[in-house]
Amino acid sequence: MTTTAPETTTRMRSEERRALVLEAATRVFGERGYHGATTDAVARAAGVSQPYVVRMFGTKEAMFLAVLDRAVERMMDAFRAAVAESADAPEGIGRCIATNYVELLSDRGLLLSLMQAFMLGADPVIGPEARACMRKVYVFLREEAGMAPDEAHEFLATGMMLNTLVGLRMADDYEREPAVRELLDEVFPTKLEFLLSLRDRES
Amino acid sequence: MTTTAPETTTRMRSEERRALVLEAATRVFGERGYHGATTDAVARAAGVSQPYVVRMFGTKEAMFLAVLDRAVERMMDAFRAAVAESADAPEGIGRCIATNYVELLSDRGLLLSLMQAFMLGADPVIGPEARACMRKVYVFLREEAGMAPDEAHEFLATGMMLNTLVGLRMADDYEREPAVRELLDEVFPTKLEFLLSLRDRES
DNA sequence: GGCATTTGTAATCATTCGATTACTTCTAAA
DNA sequence: TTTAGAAGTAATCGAATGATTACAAATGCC
Repeated sequence: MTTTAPETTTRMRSEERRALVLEAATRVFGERGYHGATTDAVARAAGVSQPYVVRMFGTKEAMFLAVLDRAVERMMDAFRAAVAESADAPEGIGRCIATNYVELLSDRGLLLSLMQAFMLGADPVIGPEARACMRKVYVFLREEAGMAPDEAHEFLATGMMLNTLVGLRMADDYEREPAVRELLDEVFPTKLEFLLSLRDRES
Repeated sequence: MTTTAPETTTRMRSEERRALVLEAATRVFGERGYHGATTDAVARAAGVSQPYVVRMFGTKEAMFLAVLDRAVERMMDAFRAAVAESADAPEGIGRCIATNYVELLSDRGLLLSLMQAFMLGADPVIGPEARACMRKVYVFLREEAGMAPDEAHEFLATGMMLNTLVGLRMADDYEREPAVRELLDEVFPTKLEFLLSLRDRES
């Protein structure tokens, strides 16, 4: 017991570890933004050392791009699943996607990382990649989900607002501020308890 | 000519200089976000030294809060003006505010700084202040602009989307990407040439 | 004109952070 | 069993950055 215990170091395959780090990075980037996130915070969130996460992706920038790519792919997966479901669903496809969209919020940071990227359009590397993400989503809504331009527009607008309210942590003021309660009741008519449950499991 | 020329150092009253620095800070924070912006970048954008901007606000955080405060006040001013105009205007009050809103985009960074703050809801200092900004806007729409909850909701959603598309610099791809052209034509039906002109005077 | 106040800068400090290097430990194949 | 490669860390480095200090120069007031 004089020497430090082996601590049951769970050793993983690099792919498995990479997935873990990507998930942690998604949470950290979503919460603090690209510049506010540190590789050390990602490392601690993933339970590995800081040099390891840097070497895993080469640079912090490459790591963020990997997070972005994963986020948009997962979002498209959820959307595709919603389209498949909506084939024999009474409600419109928009409502169906929207339901899956709100549930994407449970993947902490996924939508927020995307939003954080959307705010960095001026960045020479991240900007073009972020625009490509937005394009992918729009083209999906138009061509795969079969929405008209104005439907896609409205859908995107609602999505941006949901993202913003989550990024703001507006639910923190739900009980204290009547105006906030009214707004959230309006914006999340059916999914409010879900949103509040998300809030209550914060670090 | 051997000694360095006096360079016509325009000396200002502190209030005037403060306004100049705040405007520069708004641009820099809007473009790079709170963490990505440096006090040095703000100083250079304002044409003063870095220690000066720090001492002017005490800390970078206080400077960002000052930017936030100015931004939300200017937005409310524009909204109030729109409400006054709409008293004897045929189109609805929503459309009238929306017009003024788009024109707020010409104050480079103002809406983007707000959006950047909205994405930092987890920050212990910036978060509460950002939520207060959002509350102010919502309460204004409900009580002063006389909107119903669902009208305010839709208005906010459209605003978030406009902000996001501007932050993304989506207009950069207007000519190159047909999908982007379609989206922007839909979202900015009357104000497109205005948006494109904004894009064309970038640093 | 003298002088206190305000406006502003140069130099520099301490910290943080991304990245690098060198090393250890575990695993699997021959 | 040996050993090559993969998984992972400790230590540390250099650059960037927010902040501080000390100082210079312009302004206004008596």
